[in-house]
Amino acid sequence: MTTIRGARARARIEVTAAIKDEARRQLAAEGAAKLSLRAVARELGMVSSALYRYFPSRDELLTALIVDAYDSIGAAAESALATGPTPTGPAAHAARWVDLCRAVRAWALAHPHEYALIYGSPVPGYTAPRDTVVPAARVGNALISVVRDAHRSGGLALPPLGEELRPEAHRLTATLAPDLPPAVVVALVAAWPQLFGLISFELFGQFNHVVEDRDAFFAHAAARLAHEIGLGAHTPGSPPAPAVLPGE
Amino acid sequence: MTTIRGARARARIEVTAAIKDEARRQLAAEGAAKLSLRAVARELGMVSSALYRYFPSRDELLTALIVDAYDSIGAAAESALATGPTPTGPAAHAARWVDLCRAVRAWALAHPHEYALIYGSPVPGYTAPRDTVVPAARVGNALISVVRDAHRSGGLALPPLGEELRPEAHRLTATLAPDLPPAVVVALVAAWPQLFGLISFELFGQFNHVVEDRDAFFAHAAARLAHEIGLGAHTPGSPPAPAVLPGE
DNA sequence: CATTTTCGAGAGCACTGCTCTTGCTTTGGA
DNA sequence: TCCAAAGCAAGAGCAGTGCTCTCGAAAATG
Repeated sequence: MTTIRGARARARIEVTAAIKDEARRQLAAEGAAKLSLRAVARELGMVSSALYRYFPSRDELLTALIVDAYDSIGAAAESALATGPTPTGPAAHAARWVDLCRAVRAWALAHPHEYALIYGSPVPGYTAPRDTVVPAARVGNALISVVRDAHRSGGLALPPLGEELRPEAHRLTATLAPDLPPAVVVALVAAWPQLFGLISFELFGQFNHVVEDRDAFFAHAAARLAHEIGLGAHTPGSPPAPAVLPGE
Repeated sequence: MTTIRGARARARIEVTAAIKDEARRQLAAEGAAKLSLRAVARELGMVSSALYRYFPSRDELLTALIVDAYDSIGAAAESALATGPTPTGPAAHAARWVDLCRAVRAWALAHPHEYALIYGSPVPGYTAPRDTVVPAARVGNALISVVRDAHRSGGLALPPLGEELRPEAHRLTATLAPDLPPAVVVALVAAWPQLFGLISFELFGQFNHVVEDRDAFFAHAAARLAHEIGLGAHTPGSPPAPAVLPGE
């Protein structure tokens, strides 16, 4: 409703935003470890103690930045799906997957320190607060939605699934995507960290002096991940996959 | 030749080792961000300025710990290969791959902060010095050696390789493993960060409230990676459970 | 034995996160 | 309209950090 509650309340959100902006600037410039409350306050022309009226501690400020970063990369992922063409065949679903992966990687390359903040090692006093779990799921949900669209149009092959993983597969399916086959959900949940492994290695310097043509390499790896999930399959002779519900 | 050059030289290596040990203790206890030169010196009964005779800066100390961590995880990987049975068939090569992955993951779970130091976000103003590149390659070399053994015994399928990745594939092959087919090298170099993506997500809390049976999930994902490279696919240690290969 | 090098100790600088107290300003109820 | 309550900025201060410099003692070297 954003009711106008007087100058004071308005000033508060403005100052809060200014603090986050300046903090994000320092984060992008120097990294999370060098982010200093005093420096932020100094840059904003206030004294450091005044900043504690807005964020009770440095960790709380970092948490706010983490939430924003999750939202930002999540929005980038969703926008990649929204702007892409409507898939018109099995191969198009795989292409959509690759496009989504590319958008996530592009965001990471454009915001390396924010990426490190959320997908790198957890910060000092790390205990992911509840606020972060919803924004953190946005990229995962985007990945799921691509696979779900493919499944609905019947262009999805079933990955193999060992017997000993069945319980976990049903658990994952129930909590993440009850409308998808468990074997697909397992492959999807496996592809998810592998995608970020590719991005992290590139971003954190592990590819230095190893992989040169990183765009092509990433596109290839993302396409292989799509294939691993069952995307892009011609599904010869298979009718639109009957939605096997995980319920027993 | 570790010639005895007097009490002073001997004391120096002893003190250096003691500093690293204590620093490693604090690293394991609190993480890299909380590692304090003064605290290390305090615990060792010396004054902080004396510590600078052994390590010119905090970053240099961290670099020493990084090198040690790379050596440690590399040794764990190599030892997993050394103690395992000699592979006697295509399936055994895949099992060796999974065992290797498991050993790397086990090391990571046992040394979370050291893992974060080398595979998490790079610390503040650090640029990986030359000293780290050789130890950093040990795990990668172990992965390569498994695939090489499989290739030599003929039990290796060729992964697909797009045309646009051919130049990069040959570059990678020339620098990493000239005796392996380029398509295999590409798949291997892709599997490498994906393996660490799986470990990092588990270790950094991304699997919380998502994946429960992590041992089984990891074993499955590692086996799929093996299959992706061309190694015979089946889960290790178990009787030849006939995995359903993806119809193609 | 004399000299050079090496080392530990201490003081000190500039910085950090954070707390507490002191006044000033805005706000909302009587 | 007035006044107490709440919100806020500022300053001082505490305990900690990485790092530099100087000084005196000890060891290695000639």
